[in-house]
Amino acid sequence: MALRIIIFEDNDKLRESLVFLLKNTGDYEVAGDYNNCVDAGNITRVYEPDVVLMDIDMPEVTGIKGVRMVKEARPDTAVIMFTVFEDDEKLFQSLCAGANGYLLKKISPSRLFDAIHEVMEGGAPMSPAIARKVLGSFRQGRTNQYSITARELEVLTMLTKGYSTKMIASDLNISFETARSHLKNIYTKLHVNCGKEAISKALKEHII
Amino acid sequence: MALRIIIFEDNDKLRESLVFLLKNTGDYEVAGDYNNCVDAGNITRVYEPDVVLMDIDMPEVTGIKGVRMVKEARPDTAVIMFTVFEDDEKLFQSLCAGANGYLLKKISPSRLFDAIHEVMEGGAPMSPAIARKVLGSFRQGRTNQYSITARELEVLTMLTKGYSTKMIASDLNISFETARSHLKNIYTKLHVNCGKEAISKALKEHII
DNA sequence: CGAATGATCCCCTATTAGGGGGATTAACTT
DNA sequence: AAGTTAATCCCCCTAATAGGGGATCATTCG
Repeated sequence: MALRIIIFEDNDKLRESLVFLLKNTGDYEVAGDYNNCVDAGNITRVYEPDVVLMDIDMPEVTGIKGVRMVKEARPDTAVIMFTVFEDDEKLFQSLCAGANGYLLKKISPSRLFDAIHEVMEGGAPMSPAIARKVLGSFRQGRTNQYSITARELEVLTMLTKGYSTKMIASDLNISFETARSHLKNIYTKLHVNCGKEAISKALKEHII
Repeated sequence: MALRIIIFEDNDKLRESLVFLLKNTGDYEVAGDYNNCVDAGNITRVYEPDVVLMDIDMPEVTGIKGVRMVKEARPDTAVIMFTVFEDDEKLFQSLCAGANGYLLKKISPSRLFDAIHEVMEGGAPMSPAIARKVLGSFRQGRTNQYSITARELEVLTMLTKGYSTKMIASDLNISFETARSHLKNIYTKLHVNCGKEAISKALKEHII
């Protein structure tokens, strides 16, 4: 059975080219093409597409919201962002909204077909530059710019789990005062004034 | 000029196969192959490889640490993880350590060559299942499964910034007791017993 | 119209946390 | 051998937090 595809793209010429391209391979059924995604949720519910190609920069409702609407309507539909934007903001917003792939418009038609098949096989097609950005976002530099010791890291980790000073002390088999000492040192090193700030900083900066 | 490649893989047969495979295409220079990455840092400094293929499960020093050593020695060297592991833990640890790609050992030789070229062109080759996990990690539920109200979200956000109850109250122009009420309701809804746990949960589950 | 909810406010008590000191020991560095 | 650091422990005091009760008022909703 042909893959059912829906396209959201406000550039009429490009959209028509895509429709033409996909239809003429014979492998795809273009179930619809729209120049906006105002009604993306209902469209998805009605046509139950396998794949959605989603532009980002569209009037009224952006493709970012579009992804969210499609995914809420039908989580199994794979959404591939198809855009000229390489900036981090739009990329990560799209991914957070649930996009399954992210292609730059400069890719060749054959790569687009590859990408559609890849996403149907459970993959996540991305243009190389995009994939690099995504992996780069995990990269964590020198974790220890605050020179937190191993012991302090243990204490800090327990703190983020909501342990009280007393619980930390008993779990580590040290006295209450020692645990407190560690905490005080941690606060000084992280330049914070309380445990709550320390937890926030530790989690946000991936110290733990 | 041929791409200079170094392989860290403790399975002798597989490693030799890889060396054979890469050498016989003529496009690659295998500058070294090792069954452990104890000395990965120095090896990288000496041979300055373009690409490193890194197994994860190795005796003494794991490939995760191996990536870190290679990247510290020479950030420009692209490191591709080459492993049987699909579990989230090892995947994300590798990415955090700075891996540029993540391939499962079941891929075909031709795909391996593709991946090596892709990583040299600034991409981030990943097996489809891996790419899906990576993108999935950005996905945020947005379900508000804890039915936190708008006001509570304000309070929770301030809490994660380390604000005390008193500060929250004055910033929101409400009484101390009201702020405290909100906090108590938040703790109940998040099923936690203190502010520290609430902050942890809010940040980890992207509630804020 | 009542019921439910969200936001506001109050009281009481026990525990916890935070800031300020200071001290000892073992291990590693210079 | 002297110095540094990490880890351990102790005391005092004040402020903040958590858990347990309630209460009022407006809005939303069936």
